[in-house]
Amino acid sequence: MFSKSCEYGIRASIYIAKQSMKDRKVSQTEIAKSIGSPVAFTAKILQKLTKLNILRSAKGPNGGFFLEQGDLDSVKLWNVILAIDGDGLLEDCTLGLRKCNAFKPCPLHHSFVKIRAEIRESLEGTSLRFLAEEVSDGISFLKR
Amino acid sequence: MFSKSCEYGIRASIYIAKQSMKDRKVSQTEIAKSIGSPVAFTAKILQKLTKLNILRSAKGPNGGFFLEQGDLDSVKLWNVILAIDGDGLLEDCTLGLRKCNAFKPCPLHHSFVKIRAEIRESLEGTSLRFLAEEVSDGISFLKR
DNA sequence: ATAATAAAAGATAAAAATGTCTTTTTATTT
DNA sequence: AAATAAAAAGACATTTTTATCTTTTATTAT
Repeated sequence: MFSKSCEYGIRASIYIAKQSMKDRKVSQTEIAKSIGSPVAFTAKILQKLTKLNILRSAKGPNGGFFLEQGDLDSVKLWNVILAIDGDGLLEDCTLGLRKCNAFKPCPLHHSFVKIRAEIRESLEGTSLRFLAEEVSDGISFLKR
Repeated sequence: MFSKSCEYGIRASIYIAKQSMKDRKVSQTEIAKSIGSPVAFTAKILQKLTKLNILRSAKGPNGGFFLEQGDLDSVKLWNVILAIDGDGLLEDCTLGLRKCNAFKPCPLHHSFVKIRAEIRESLEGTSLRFLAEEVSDGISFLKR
């Protein structure tokens, strides 16, 4: 469903969100350790998310990655996914046709309209803060 | 959502189903042309589906790929997907955690329980015959 | 100013997915 | 029996994804 990059990117973003709620900046190393991902590879993804202003970063001692307080609520899961994997999951034809729509649909088109709507609703409606809070409360986990 | 292999495999299977309803066997070349996919690559996928008894094949003149009449109804979309991509879409953790379940869930686990159930329902409930009929009736398309 | 810290950038490497080409095997038709 | 048609099998090539390692740049604290 998501690329490895996207999986790491989402988990990293949630971890950063969680720490940002405590006003902590976190290093690549700490992030990768906490979510169980390859450091350098994760760093590339964080770089991308930072360039796209989804995350913020600070160089030098006491630097690291963090989320603006407002962004904890305004950044939704879908923003992270969009930045890494693009919108293919919701927009590309499920069977790979170059052109597929309600008027000239692939055989799976109609079956997936509702499913995609629900996925979209979930991804567009869930903020990083919400997910980070559930992790903080021990309701969900980022590793293993 | 699906690999390229799986997209081709599904489209090919539907095309073969459509022709099998007219008792026609079809060659790799015809299949690939009809669904707009690379011939040799598609052939490998057909080979796999044949080995797994989802499709049948006959060598020699007037040979080709076909579906047993009974299989038109008993083979569901999910059988094809399972054969090519495996069950990862419905069983692997959405965020890539090695162990993720209701008791120790990733942050997305619960959101995806319902969505996955609907995907499963759709894929397990849809036969190749149903999809082939829609293509025959000009309701859906396998190319472009 | 200097040393230390941490992200950014760049260059490679390895693995997996996708795609092509050639040869072999099997069956059918003439 | 020979020619033909078609899938099966195997080897190879390309592209994309995933991953690592090294160097550079920016910032902070001493």
